[in-house]
Amino acid sequence: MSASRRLTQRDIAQLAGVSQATVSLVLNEAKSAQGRIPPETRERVLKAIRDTGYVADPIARSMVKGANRILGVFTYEPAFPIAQADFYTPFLMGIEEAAESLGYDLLLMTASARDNSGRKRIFGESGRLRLADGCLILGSQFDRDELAQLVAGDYPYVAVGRRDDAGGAVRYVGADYIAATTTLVGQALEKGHRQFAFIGTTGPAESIADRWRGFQNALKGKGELVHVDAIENGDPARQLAEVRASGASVVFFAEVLEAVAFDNYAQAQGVKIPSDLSIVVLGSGTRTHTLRLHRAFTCYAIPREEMGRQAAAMLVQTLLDPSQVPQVLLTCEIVAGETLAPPNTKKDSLK
Amino acid sequence: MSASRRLTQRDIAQLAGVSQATVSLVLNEAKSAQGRIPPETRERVLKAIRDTGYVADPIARSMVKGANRILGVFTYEPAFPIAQADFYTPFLMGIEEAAESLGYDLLLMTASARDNSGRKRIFGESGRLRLADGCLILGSQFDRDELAQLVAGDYPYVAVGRRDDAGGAVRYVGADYIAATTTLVGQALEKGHRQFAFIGTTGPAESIADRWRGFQNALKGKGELVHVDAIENGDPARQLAEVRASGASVVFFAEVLEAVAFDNYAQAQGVKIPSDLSIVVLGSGTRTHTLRLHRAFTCYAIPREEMGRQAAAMLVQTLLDPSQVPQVLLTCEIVAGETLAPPNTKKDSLK
DNA sequence: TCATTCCGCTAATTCGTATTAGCTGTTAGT
DNA sequence: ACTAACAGCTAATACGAATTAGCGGAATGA
Repeated sequence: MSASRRLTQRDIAQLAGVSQATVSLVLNEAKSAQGRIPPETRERVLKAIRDTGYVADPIARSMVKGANRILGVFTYEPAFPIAQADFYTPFLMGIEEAAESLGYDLLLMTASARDNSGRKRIFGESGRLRLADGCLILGSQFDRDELAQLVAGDYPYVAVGRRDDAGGAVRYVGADYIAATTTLVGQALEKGHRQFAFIGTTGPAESIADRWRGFQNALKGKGELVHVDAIENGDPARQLAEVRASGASVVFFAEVLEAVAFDNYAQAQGVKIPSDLSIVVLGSGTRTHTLRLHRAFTCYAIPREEMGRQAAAMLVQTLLDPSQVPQVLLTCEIVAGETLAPPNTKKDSLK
Repeated sequence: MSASRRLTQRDIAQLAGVSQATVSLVLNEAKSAQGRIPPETRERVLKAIRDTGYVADPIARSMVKGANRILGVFTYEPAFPIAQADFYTPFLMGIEEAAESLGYDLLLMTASARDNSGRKRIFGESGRLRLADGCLILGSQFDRDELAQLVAGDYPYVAVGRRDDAGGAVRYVGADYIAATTTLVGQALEKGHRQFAFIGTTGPAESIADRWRGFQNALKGKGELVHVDAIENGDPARQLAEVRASGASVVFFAEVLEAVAFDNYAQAQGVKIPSDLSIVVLGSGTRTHTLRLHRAFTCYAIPREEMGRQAAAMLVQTLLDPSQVPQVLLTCEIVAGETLAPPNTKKDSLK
């Protein structure tokens, strides 16, 4: 059973008393249908294969065929960091599910991606990218030059998340943050809010920029943006003080963790959410919600699993027809939550 | 930049006015140090490489070298199922971390693993296993025959989790459930418990069997096993009734989810945990605990990340020296929790 | 009887890289 | 002056499977 040397078609051929070519023909039957192998010979070969447990070397195979049913998954950040397990995991779950049903394995490119200087790069010197038939790209910290290289080149890829043009249209499956943000702003307006605050960075990543732009556009002419705080990992105490000073009746957060910290602090300070102050979160991890780790914020759910699934499917489609550059935006479901209420009219009690 | 055909060493050779062999020698310099290439020629070749952006095809490379710095990860169950995300994810986090620092990519074998009948198999007909240099195996539902095949064969593997011999010693990194279980039983004995109940299956998987055997051994001659319920996904109502009838003062669970259901039901029935009845959980997911999704059970923490890390490291070591068959058992940290207390002496109040 | 067709198989080539053996021309050694 | 050594390269081959061209023999047709 355990030969010291790997079993090859030549070994099978010898056992069956035929040539290596015949073994290959038997294995890939029905292809070139003309020169059929008679059942007798065929059976001899198959018996030898069965007896030895031979399987074709996928590397040699892909060397000749140029494809090996593997999808690469390139991530700019580690795919399973403890701190943000909830960020990548849903994507990967969707990707794995789709890959499995499409008959593809998954190659996580973790190591091959670093260049000499330790930076993550798609086109590393290892060229390991080529091990996979195509590649899915995750991560908010995209390198524009590399993206442009992808667009210009002929390597099949799909970005998970919307991407601006990079010397050409980028093939992606994203989520429609702009539409969802617009809806939430609309809801706040309907409830009577006019003074808005925004806490969260405004770019440059598309996912962040979309929230910001969607927010601004939806507000235009209908509400007033009285406060913006673009500092990452801000101090809740300062944030609360500034929001109060601004007179805003509702705060929009681009990042759920910021909202959690803010919410906790505000409540500790005796600020009633949402009767004194409304909170809206633009997006959020799905899992943190289902697990009820914090209060149910008014927000929208990013369909990460579905994005992963569709991105994988799109990649496989691209392998078949590389000429298309589809761009898909999935709808984010609005989560009503419990942190958006009409503004408190007797606002003086707050100050 | 984007050539229609893939760039090869022959192209580079032509550009630099040398032979393909020379290009290869330049690329793998310092190896066969004797026949050195003069800086002048070397530079010409490197320039051509720089100009064209050539990278060696990793498939052809591994065809010749027989290794490609990829670790396979074979899972019997899907690696990212939503329901048990907390089970595999920690392993994968550890594996990825180690793989990255060791310079290996990760190949998740999701699709290649199914045979005609749809069963997950390590030695599938695809032989895709060979794409990776070696393989880590996860999953509690091990197939004994396949395991024996691994042991007998010369394919480098490491099992995550202890495994019984399968026609030979199995290479693994596991957790010492027996020791941890013994400790917990000891703590219960110290607190005065004498009547024990056990709820959870007793095999055949090693991880489960270890808990059961450890439990029995630790109890031997020191306490009485008054009730065993080996039914999976049991009904908490029936479980509670039977435990009460048995007169047990402490219940050991092999599965945290069972314990949660039991705990919830018992509390709803007015049974005080742990003053009326103690609960001990043998093992548990780490994340569900840190996230505080339920009360803090007295249990032990399975070092899943560390198991993943060490398994990956062991696999790489095996690639270098396949003759060793190391078996590592990591210690589980005991979590004091709040569900183990001295038994209630006026037990009649319970019945 | 000779040409044609078809069957059953194989030799040879290909994929892209690594590696070894060895060729050619120069220089050093005696 | 004739060998020896050596530098600087290249030809050739291997890796394992897929594929194409084609060979030898039997069967069929005219």
